[in-house]
Amino acid sequence: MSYLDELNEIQRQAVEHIEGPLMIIAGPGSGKTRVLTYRIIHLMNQGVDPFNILSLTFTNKAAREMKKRIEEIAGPEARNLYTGTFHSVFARLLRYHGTKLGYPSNFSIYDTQDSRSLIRNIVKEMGLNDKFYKPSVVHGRISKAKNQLLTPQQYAANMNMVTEDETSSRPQIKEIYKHYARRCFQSGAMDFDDLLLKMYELLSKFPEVLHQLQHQFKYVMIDEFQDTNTAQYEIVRKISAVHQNIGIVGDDAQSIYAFRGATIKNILNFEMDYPDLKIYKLEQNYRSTKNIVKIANDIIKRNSGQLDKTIWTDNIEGPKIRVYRNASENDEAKNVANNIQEEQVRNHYKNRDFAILYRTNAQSRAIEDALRMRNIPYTVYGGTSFYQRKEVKDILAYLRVISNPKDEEALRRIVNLPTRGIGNTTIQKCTIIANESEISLWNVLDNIQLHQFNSRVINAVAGFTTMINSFINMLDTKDAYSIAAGIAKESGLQPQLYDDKTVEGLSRYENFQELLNSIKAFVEADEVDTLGTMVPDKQLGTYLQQVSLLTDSDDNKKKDEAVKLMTVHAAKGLEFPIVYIVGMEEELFPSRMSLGERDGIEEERRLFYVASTRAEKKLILSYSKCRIRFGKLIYPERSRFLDELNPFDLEIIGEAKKKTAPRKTTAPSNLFSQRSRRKPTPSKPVIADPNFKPDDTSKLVVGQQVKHQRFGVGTVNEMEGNQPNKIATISFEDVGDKRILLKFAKLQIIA
DNA sequence: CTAAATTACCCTAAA
DNA sequence: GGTAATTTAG
Repeated sequence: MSYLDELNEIQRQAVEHIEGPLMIIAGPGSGKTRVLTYRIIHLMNQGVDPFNILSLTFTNKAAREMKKRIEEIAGPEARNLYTGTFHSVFARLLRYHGTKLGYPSNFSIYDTQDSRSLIRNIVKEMGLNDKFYKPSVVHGRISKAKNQLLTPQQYAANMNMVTEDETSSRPQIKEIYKHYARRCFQSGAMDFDDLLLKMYELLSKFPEVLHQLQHQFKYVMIDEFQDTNTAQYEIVRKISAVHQNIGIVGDDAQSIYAFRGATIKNILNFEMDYPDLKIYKLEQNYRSTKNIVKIANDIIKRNSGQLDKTIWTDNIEGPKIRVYRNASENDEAKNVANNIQEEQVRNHYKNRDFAILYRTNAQSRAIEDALRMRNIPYTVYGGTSFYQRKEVKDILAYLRVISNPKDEEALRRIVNLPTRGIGNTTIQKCTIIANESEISLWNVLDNIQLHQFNSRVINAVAGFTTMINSFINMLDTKDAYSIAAGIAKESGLQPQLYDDKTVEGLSRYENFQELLNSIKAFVEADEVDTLGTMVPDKQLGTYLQQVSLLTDSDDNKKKDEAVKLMTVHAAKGLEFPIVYIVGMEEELFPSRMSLGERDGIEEERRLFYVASTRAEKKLILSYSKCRIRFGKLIYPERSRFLDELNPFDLEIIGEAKKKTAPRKTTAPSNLFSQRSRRKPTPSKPVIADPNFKPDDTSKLVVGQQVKHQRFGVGTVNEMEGNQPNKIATISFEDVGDKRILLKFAKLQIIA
């Protein structure tokens, strides 16, 4: 059998493992995907029906690619494999079985925005202080609870959770959780965490469903196991309880999702829960140069309590790791862009060979500008992804309401969009009626004539509900595309977007068209959806469910040929010949939020480990002396992670490389220490008056006398532009007329 | 009720 | 430096 020959000894053993639990500890670049793929092929060759195999991966894309590969080798019956992410697989199962729990099969999936907006409303309704009960904080708590499988009742009875809330002066969270859960249920909606929690509930309350799934999924495989949370683990444990054929693949060193409930305990528990467990360790790295592997090992060895393993490689030595020191974030971006061009010219790398990784999405802007300036094609993954854009979400909200009118968040979003005379007060009144009579908001609107409103309001609301109802009536006869195209025009959204001829407006219209096209593609796709499974129908509900769980990296329309920009998290599982990690600065990487606890720093370090091990040939780290954050200039310190590396493995480029090292004749503990951490003095602005205290200029008016830090005294002639980009033209006594952007200006108002 | 102006909050990461 | 909620003017 040819495929077994492509494996090393341990890989082959893992692939040939058929019955019983197994754990594969797979270092970066150790051929994990290949082992996963070949094991499934091997199972099929041993007579296992692919219908009996469940394979959970981290992204839909990974699932799709794996399936394609298996199909190429093992033939078309591989289509019967059940694959996807936890969320997408569970959503599919809940769509089928959810009615048992009282959900419509067309249940909506609330994204984070929907959840938070609902929480904001609940907090308001309960009359709580929104300074304490911030939607993000409350949602975080609820999410944490759900990831531990705690229902609202269990939460209220859980001493740990309740005490934590009380000490943080948020004792009412348990009550908010109750309301939140009820409102979601009444709206026929599940949030991301519900997909796990309700799946667990389904298996616990309906033994016949559990038995059916246990029977169906005789073999279960889980990729990236270190990033599963309690709920996910408990669900797969239930499913595989009878046959015990559960295989997990993971690497504790690459655990980077503790913030969404992932726990390393799952790996440790796994050993206890399955005493017969066979463990396979893949330690040979086939991806990276020796230098990259060495750096990676140096990074991770700083962490405490790693599972014992040593990553090594037979690959070439490769160049040293480069570290760029930059004057500003724009310089950083320029240097990366220049470097990319240089590598292309000198070493014939293609655009697709480069990836630029950063810790936060906000960092992409400067890089994008620099790449655009040089006409280097690029694709940004994540961030404000396509499906999060306002114009896209608006259309999707219309579709959600048509598919499931109880979906309150979607309904609120579009009821007066574009404006049609149904304002805030009307909606507030309707909400009160809905809550009092325990019916849905849609129900109130749909029967608006039964309630006391003036005729203008009744007409406006009736116009809206009539329109929506006419589309609801099409649900069974028309496909998703016809409905979407119809509602876009009827609702007035499309005409409104079309009329906006500003630059942003044009791009919004493009996005809108692209969404319609993607719906069309969904409808026209021949019998296979983006997960590679059979599509039962072309109905709107099916499309919506799928689209709410799509990740940016699942989008196969992204230009594969371009330079790729993404967060470190999004880069997980990927590899690129040349990798830049930018923004290696304290409070950025490691993140400011992580500095408190040691666990936090260790997770950041694993994140750095993941980032570094994406590189095959070259790894470039860079940081900047100054950066703009929240619109303010800051002077960050170099990341501690750079100081943790052995200077002899690095090649430092930029001002830091001073030949005339004055101090330390012995080998420096790090090369940066030649230049102290002294804050750089900005060279440009001449500070005329060191005691200058600028006033708040937001209320500046024409005719006002002002004093500028550099230009001296002057009079405001003219004001133009809007906040935050207000510009004042000021005549200065010494230097004449100047146009001043107020938000950056240092002005004193002279009384 | 709408549209514009202003303020508030935000920046981890993501299904 | 960007968006979303809130306030204000009409």
